[in-house]
Amino acid sequence: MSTPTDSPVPCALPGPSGPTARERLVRHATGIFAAKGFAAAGTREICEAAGVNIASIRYYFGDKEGLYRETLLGPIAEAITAFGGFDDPGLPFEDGIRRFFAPILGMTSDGEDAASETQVMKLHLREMLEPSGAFREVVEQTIAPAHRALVGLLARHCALAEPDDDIHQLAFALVAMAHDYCLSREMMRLLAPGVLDRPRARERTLDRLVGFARALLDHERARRLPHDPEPTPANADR
Amino acid sequence: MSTPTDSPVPCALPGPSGPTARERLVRHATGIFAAKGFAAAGTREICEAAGVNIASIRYYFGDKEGLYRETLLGPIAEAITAFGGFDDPGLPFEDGIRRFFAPILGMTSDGEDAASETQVMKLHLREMLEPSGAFREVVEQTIAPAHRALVGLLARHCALAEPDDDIHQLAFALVAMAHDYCLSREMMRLLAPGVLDRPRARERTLDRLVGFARALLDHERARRLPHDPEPTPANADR
DNA sequence: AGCACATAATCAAACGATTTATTAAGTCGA
DNA sequence: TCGACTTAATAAATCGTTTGATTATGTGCT
Repeated sequence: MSTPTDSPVPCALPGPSGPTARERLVRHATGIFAAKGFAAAGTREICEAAGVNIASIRYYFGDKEGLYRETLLGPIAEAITAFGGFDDPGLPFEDGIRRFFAPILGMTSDGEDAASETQVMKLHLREMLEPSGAFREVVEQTIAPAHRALVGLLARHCALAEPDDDIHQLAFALVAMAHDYCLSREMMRLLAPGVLDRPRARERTLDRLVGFARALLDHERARRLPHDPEPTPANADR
Repeated sequence: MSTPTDSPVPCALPGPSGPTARERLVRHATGIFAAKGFAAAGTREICEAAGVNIASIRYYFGDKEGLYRETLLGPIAEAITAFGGFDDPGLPFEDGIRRFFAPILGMTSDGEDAASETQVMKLHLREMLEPSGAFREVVEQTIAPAHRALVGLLARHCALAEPDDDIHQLAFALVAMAHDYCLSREMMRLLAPGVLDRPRARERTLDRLVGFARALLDHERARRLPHDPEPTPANADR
């Protein structure tokens, strides 16, 4: 029998009736995978939501895992460009870190697409807890370069030639604060609804994270000054 | 043939009263639920790991969800006491926030139990992405009081009578940094292994987070001063 | 002590339901 | 007619759950 994947890609022709079956499938699969996880998401459920039949998954992606890989690896191209030059050496720190945070918070585009980016972020957060083989590729191809660019930015503003472990740790703390707005969204709504519901909440949050980043960077720079009567232990052995 | 002394699994201590079947079940279920999620974890897999019969789940917990609830709600009693008085008004800020961070990082007890606490934390992180009914109880009974105590601590050190949304946001950022050491552990190992592997990594991380918290608190206090010669953008009103 | 009975715990086997993967035939527009 | 796509049905595996039997332990009665 002919293998289902070696057929020419059918997404070439734009149908007059909106997104193709394949596109709808990927779109709804992203939302359902993000909401319920890979195992709990059923192929019937996905196909029904997308308005396609069950056999379409095999037809377009071979199997369920192929569809999942597509939802995971598909948006990385957009993600790469979304960060667009945040580590430009000519940029002030606040502007650079703002460009870095904005896509993570889903602020590159407005309204509808923001929900889509939130779903992709949830997928990534799930994969952080339980990495799959496909995600390792994403890390190496996308996240690792972004992380290197971020630590480079931080090291530069700390007047360091090379980033060390403390810079890495600072970088993790910064992205953690941004991740949290996807991770604990439901809990925020229970504990402090105003943070999410007040007017211009996203803009405020972005401003806030930029301020936090500035404060942590200043803290890091002060920590590295030669005179250091700080509460941090001075025995930096190894 | 099989006497009750020679248990079928190596994890059971020799002697008449090792961990009971119920305890082993909960213990291994916690690890598997944390690693794979509720839906992907199979009852057969759990029982095989615990060295008990499949029917034990029904016998002890009714069904799979009852076992899951036990793994989720069981450790909350310990968690409540683990934070033990971190918001004592007589405590300096650094000491209070240190007592708050330590249990999250799994530093209340050493070695073996730390892995157990990490698993419980992973379960909670999964529930943050995809809250179940059982988790809502945990939030209301455990997390909400802890969050209120944290915002109270922060508001006090900001000389505020009542916490506002900005204080809540600061609190979320602080716990996010701590959560991240459970969430993106695998990714840290790929991107910057030294952060996790260097000697006394956990102690250093705790010190680091305390320093970050101090820096962010100072930033927040400075932001609230009427005169504001800070590097934070001048349009910080709103 | 000896016997009968009750309870708790565990076991192997199987049940019914649901899942994904797969196939064959059909529809419809260009 | 050809290719894109749908429909319906089946196969095969796996899932959570349930059952009935079995062992170990305890308990009360004579």
